[in-house]
Amino acid sequence: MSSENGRSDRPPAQDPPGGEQLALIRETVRRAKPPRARPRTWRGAELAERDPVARVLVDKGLLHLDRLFDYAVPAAMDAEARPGARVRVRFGAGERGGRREGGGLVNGFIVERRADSDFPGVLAPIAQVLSPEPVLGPGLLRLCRAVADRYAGALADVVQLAVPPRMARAEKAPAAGAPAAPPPRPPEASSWARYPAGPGYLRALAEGESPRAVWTALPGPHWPDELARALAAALASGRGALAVLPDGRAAARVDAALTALVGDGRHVLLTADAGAEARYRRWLAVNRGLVRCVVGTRAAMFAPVHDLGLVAIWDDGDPSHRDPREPMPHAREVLLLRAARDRCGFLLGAHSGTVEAAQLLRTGWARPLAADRDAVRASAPLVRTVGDGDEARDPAARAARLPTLAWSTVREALRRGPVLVQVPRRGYVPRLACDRCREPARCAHCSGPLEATGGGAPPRCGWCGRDTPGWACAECGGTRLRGRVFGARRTAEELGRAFPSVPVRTSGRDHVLDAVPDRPALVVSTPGAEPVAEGPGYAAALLLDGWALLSRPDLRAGEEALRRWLDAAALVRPHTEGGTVVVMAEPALRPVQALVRWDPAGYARRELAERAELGFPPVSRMAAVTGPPEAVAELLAAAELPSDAEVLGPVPLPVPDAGRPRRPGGPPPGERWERALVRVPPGSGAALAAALRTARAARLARRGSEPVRVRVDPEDIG
DNA sequence: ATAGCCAATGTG
DNA sequence: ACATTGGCTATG
Repeated sequence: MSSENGRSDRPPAQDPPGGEQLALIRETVRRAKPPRARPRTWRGAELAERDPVARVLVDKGLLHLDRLFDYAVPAAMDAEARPGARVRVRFGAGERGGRREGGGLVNGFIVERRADSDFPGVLAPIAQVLSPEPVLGPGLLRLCRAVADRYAGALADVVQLAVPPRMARAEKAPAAGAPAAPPPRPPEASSWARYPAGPGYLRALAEGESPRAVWTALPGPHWPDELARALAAALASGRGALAVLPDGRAAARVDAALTALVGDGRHVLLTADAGAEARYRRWLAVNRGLVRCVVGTRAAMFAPVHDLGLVAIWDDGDPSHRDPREPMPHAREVLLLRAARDRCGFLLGAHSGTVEAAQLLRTGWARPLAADRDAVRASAPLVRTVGDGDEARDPAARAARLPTLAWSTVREALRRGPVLVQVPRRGYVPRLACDRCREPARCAHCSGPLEATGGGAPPRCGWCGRDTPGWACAECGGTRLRGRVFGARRTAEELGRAFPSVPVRTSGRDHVLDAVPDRPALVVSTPGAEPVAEGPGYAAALLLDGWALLSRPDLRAGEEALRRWLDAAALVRPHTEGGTVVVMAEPALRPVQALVRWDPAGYARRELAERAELGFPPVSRMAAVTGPPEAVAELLAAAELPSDAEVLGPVPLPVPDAGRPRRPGGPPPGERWERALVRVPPGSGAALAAALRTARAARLARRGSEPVRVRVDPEDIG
């Protein structure tokens, strides 16, 4: 309802009196005129006999014209101008005096065909139907609208994320996928039996019910198969299923498991690796209802699966689940919207646990799918900690820059199999810290981080590039520097020297290894790029520089560190088979304790309780309003925020130095920006988003510039 | 966004 | 008196 003739829905809050009056007059005039029996269009255009009006979503991501526009359907396009079809229309400078070709051609989607229009003026004809393929069907449109509403964003922006770009060849080619096959038999519960509620969950899915669960997966290699079995169970009920994974590797694993279960032809893999055309071909097969099951990465969260029985997400704490494009929807939240709208099953699985998942359990919306403590102990490795005080005592360990315990664990484990070394950052150049107090070393000129340049040269600032001879710590006055974080390459080199008889392999963003054989080797990897170890898994894992991960000034630092550790530790063989994990972090810290006890759910529960106390998300819903101080103040004043909304701040954002690379969404160098947080209790999230969206749209329509950003669920609070 | 319109300002 | 420009409006 909000989209058609949007002006009438919500009068702008702070309209000057004159404008209000004008709007009123316009409104009255429009209401007074009954819809014409036949819409007028440009002279000479022959219109479609039936439903000559097409309601079009114009593909311009501008919030203030985020509504539908009516166009006339020329008779020649009648058959092709179907709802959901991509079209091109003239948009912009309108006709004057009958007809004028002004404005440019823009892309859009037909949303609806109608007999008449509410628009009193002359309708422009659709310029071209790009393809009759109904790519924006009613279900997908409703989902996109819900996501736009959830994130205070523009519908057209969301549609751009949801509908892949057109590849004409893929449309012409015969549709992929097997001819309609009977549903597969429900798979037996298998390793799901390790979870008391597992077999019942699968049975419910197979019988057509819609159970919702948060699944704390046991460590080990079974989760792709288990996830595939949940999808297969939904298929067995005759419904469709969708799983979203954080990266292409994980998606490929689930895809392979699913192929082993139900064969080829029933499901597609939607990832970026496939290439645009193959991807569009598969997407079309899903949209046409020829394939009922999708396994994919982030963008697959919108996949138009027919008759959804299950939506699933793996490792929802992985940052890649948030699309970085406007309005930055998170796959978990989109799938939650789908589960609620379509009343389908929901499965959120991970080795770790986010506070959002804990919240789903706390409210009772989802049920836990977790193993008993005994089962956890039986499959988890032994976790040991190495604190900062635990220095390298023997020379061999010192040569490897490793404390004794870590070094001896690695040496021992290398007799039995591969050893995983997780390093938090990539690259060769380490950042530096004060050797005495461990405070990060900062540039005396601009406070940027100091970086070692190698070759005995003095360290250099990572922001302004100045050399800093004669550095002294601002905290304690110390003058000696130590390496703070060592990247994967450097770590690999040093470990190679320490264990000369063992092959060293690295896996990182550039070259990600999929798997390593069950043979002694050192495998140095950045988080998320860890190869799977074949056979029983890694003999040991070394989690380096835990304190660097934990010292980030981020509300989620602990959760994120624990998530990365657990994802790596889950690749290590069980304690009963000698699997050991050594984490370099203070044992007293809560995330470290949660790792040692292998209790991610308990950690998430406690984090959630703490957030609830502080009024932080996800217990409350937050939005960030960012921009120049006056602009932020004006927007907040103009917005009709729900009565239970609470405005925190605004507070000034750090002024970026000229030398620092500009962050997207941040202030341009030298400008002072502020950020206010708006917080509402559960239940008022939709009203908050609607209020901010309306206020921002009104602002964009009026003033010349002064950008204000509105971000629902801001990531970097705290 | 972007074109068009109007009013206010600048120029011959 | 006319061109130029900036603000405001609407986009079917």
